[in-house]
Amino acid sequence: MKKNITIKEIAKQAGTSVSTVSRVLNNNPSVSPAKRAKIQAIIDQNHFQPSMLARGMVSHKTNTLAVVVSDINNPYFTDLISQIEQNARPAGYTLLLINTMTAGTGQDASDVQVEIEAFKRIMEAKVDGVLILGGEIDKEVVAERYISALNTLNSKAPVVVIGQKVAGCDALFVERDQKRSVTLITQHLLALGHRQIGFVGGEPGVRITSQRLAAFKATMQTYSEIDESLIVLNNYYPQSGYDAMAQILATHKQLPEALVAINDRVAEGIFRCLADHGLQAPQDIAVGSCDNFPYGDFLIPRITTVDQHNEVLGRIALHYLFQLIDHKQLEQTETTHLPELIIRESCGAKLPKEGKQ
Amino acid sequence: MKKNITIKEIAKQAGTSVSTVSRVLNNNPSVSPAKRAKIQAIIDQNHFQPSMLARGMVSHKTNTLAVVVSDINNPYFTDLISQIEQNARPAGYTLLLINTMTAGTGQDASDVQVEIEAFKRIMEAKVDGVLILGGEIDKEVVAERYISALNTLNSKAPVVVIGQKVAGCDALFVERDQKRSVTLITQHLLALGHRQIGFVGGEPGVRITSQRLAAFKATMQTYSEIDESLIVLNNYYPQSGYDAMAQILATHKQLPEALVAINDRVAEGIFRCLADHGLQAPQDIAVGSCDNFPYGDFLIPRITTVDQHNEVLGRIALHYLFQLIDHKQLEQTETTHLPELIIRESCGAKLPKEGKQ
DNA sequence: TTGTAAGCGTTATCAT
DNA sequence: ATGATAACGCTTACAA
Repeated sequence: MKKNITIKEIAKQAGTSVSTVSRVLNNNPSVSPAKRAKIQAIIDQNHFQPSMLARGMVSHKTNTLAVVVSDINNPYFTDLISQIEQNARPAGYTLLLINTMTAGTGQDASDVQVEIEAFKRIMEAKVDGVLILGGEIDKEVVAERYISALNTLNSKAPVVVIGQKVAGCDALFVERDQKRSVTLITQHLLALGHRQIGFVGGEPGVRITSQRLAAFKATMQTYSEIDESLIVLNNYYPQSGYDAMAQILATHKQLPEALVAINDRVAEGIFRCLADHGLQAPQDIAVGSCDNFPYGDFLIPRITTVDQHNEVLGRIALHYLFQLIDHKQLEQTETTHLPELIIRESCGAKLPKEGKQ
Repeated sequence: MKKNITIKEIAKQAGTSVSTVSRVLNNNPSVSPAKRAKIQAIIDQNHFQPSMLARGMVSHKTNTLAVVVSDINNPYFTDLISQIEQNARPAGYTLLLINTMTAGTGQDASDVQVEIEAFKRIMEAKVDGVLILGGEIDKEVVAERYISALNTLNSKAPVVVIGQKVAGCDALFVERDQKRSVTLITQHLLALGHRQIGFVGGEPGVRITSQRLAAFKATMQTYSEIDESLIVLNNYYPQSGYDAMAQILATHKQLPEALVAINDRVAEGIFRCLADHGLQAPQDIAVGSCDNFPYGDFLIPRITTVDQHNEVLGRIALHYLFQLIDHKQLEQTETTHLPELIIRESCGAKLPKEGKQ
């Protein structure tokens, strides 16, 4: 940033002291209308904006929040960022975004390093609070040094994580109810009469995967039986769904009755693979999913999925973060809405009279 | 941010002066190994990170870049942000993200206000450079006060805009070749023998829309005729494509031979609408598109579109921004790769022997 | 090699 | 209502 005009210079031009300039900047009433006008004019003329750096130095506040994401191309994260921004801005905060791109790389060691370095950068920036939306923290086994780095960070500025609680982590966690979501879609499929149901997608070793798979298995155990050959884990993307479906097709003489995809993207891959084999959901196989990504009702077929109401998640996380920043007692806020089944076409359920278009 | 340990405190604990501490922080060789070790130990022990605020005050550098987007849920923007981050990080920069969410709201007046306020916030933050990825700057008629605000911003820190040059704007512009892209897909359709071709999607009053539409019309004029009733503008989303297709279906006895969608999202809406009428591309109508959004080869049908190689766009913009920051003479970099036609299924062209996947 | 001190642009405290 | 001045945490001459 080029050298800006400073309040000192403004004071000089206005023939007053810096304190008076500072006062008009901060709407302090103790300034005579005349001086105020004169100073304001110089300010406007020069498009002067007070330096947050200098302000931050004395106030120990930067009005900046750090947001750490592991994959900004994932709609789940952008949704979250969007909400966070929408709620942070009116409160006067700006976001420092760190996109580590560590999701689904399989490069565990270096990924951890990237995230830890992000923490360092955040500490340097003296942000007022930190939001962590995913990454290493979602792993089944979180690296010790990561936890330690996170705790260090949390000792400098309050940290809120959107994810499942990790033992030994001092940060505040805001959790989604993964179990209930998968149970919902699995029961839907079971209720439609399907018994032979598979589970597709998700990276092994990541807790979202294991929790969702566990919920799937638990539900299946109650009503039917688990067929391990119909469980194919790999990742969270369309290609994952495509590959998994292809594998099931290749290894089974007959199609299973139904499939639970770990998310809508994976389901999309399943649809594509089915189409390539002259098959489709729900006619040949029912496919249910989770996450209700944007535009799910434009897919072919329209996807039946579970809406976890992530739109409140960002708001809740921010609510807690603000309380931590203000050193308030943590007070309960609206809790995440319960996950909600969105019945569309892909599972073959009868649709309510007026289908959403 | 809670009160941190400072170099002063470290100096005290180490029994040296602040300058010596500063020296080890900056890898200045003029420090005795003994002192260095002692100081480093205290630094590590306390997880000390030097304050960028204080550093920025003296160096007039914050190692921060502001990025302004109008819709972070748009894959075009997230792609860009992703690349920018990937290239900025190694250079030591962190991103201050401003997501104005002003895309496609139709709220012109207040949208401009939001963007102008973003500029103010950026000026306060004393960032080293600014990247603007869309928003008001894309409008057919850019508000005067916006241009003026942008110029003010540009006078404080270098600004690079990814978009078409706007008269009166001092910022540096990095442009995409919209004309060539649309010409490419339109010619493809024409070459396949189609003559009656429509154009669907895009917000009127936005330059991307008018430029693409103009290129479409110019190409059509050369080879065939323009049928205005087959031109339906509205917006950039699946619903836009759906609505436009529905309108064409409702107002025409016969399907046109082909359609150019303004982007892949809009095409997706077209596909869905066709399916709802028992129709599909390319059998009943050829549909070509632009932008090559992620996962286009998982759509049903796989979409034929134009890849504008946006992956180099962020890098180019950053390249220029760095030069501006360093007050270098602007030197030409790799120019955007020429747009490339991606032939998949939706236009009905014969596929090369080895189709992807 | 090491320390002293000025300065970066604000706010805040204290006089006046 | 206004103005000096210290303080915020760091870098950087300059001195020693």
